[in-house]
Amino acid sequence: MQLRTPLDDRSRWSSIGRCPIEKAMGLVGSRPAMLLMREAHYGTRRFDDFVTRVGIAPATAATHLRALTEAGLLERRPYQEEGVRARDEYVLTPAGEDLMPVVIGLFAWGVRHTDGADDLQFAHAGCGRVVDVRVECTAGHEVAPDDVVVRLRRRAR
Amino acid sequence: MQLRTPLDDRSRWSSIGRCPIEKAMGLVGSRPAMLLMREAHYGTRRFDDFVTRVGIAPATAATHLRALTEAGLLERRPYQEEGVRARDEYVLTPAGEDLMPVVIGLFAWGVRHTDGADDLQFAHAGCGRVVDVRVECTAGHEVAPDDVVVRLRRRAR
DNA sequence: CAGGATCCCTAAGGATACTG
DNA sequence: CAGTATCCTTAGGGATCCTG
Repeated sequence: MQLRTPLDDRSRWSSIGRCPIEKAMGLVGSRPAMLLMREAHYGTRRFDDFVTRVGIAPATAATHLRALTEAGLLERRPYQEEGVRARDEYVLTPAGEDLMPVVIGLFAWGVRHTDGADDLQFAHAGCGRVVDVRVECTAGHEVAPDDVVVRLRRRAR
Repeated sequence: MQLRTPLDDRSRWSSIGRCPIEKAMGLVGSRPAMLLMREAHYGTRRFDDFVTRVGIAPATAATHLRALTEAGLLERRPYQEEGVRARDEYVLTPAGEDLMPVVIGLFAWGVRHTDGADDLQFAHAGCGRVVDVRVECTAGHEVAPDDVVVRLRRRAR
């Protein structure tokens, strides 16, 4: 990737918290938060399952689940089982589902660049093949890393 | 996204650090680390630029730059300017560049789901349009969030 | 300019126990 | 099952100063 635009005053905006990546990291940038989101994408919905599967303390889970809910990534939804009292479960909102490319991107990167278990896969329900993430422009071209430029846009005010 | 496979013993593998996402988060899962990687993708190479543009303390920058270097995401490369003594700069390795889908994915998600400045863009050098990330299977199908299944693969040993 | 060394300090997270 | 409450510990990071 290369910079075709100098971005001289980048220092101003990048360090004052206006970068979208910075905001995103503020929400899902911690290990517990991201792993909870991973679990949510795996289909986990109940508190105790989050706790045991992610391997964090209940208090930590409660804190982050609440934060993710307030941030609009998860939603508490009551459900009712036969004869049991109503409970809440945490399900992905559209914004939470929209994080899937990041989750899968991290997963795919981890598989490629760290050693370890690759006994779990994300696959396409339709054809059964493994999924990955591709960078693509709005015109539909596949974009290689060194075909990406960073640029400042004129503010539309 | 849905689970077509029960993944009953998921609890065993997911909490013991063998998940690729967990490993990836161990490397780039902290705010400073990810922001340093962001800066690297923006084209930043020098220590002081990292410090000022990310807005972190030099010690923090040094720590994480070293960790990222040891993890193989960055590489120290000596460079020489006229009349000045040689210095090192941090450049992305292939593994670091390979993280670009995640960086762009976070960026795009942040633009969509957080309010704030969208005065910076990632664009395709070839055609000039904005880039985004797409989930796709190896057969080339675009994959929607609820077309993704998680499954256990039989270990190939 | 590119860090290393120190000090300090707070917030995050684990462990454990308890409650509706 | 779904949390809350408490305690405790540590690593992370800011600030400051120093060095090749």
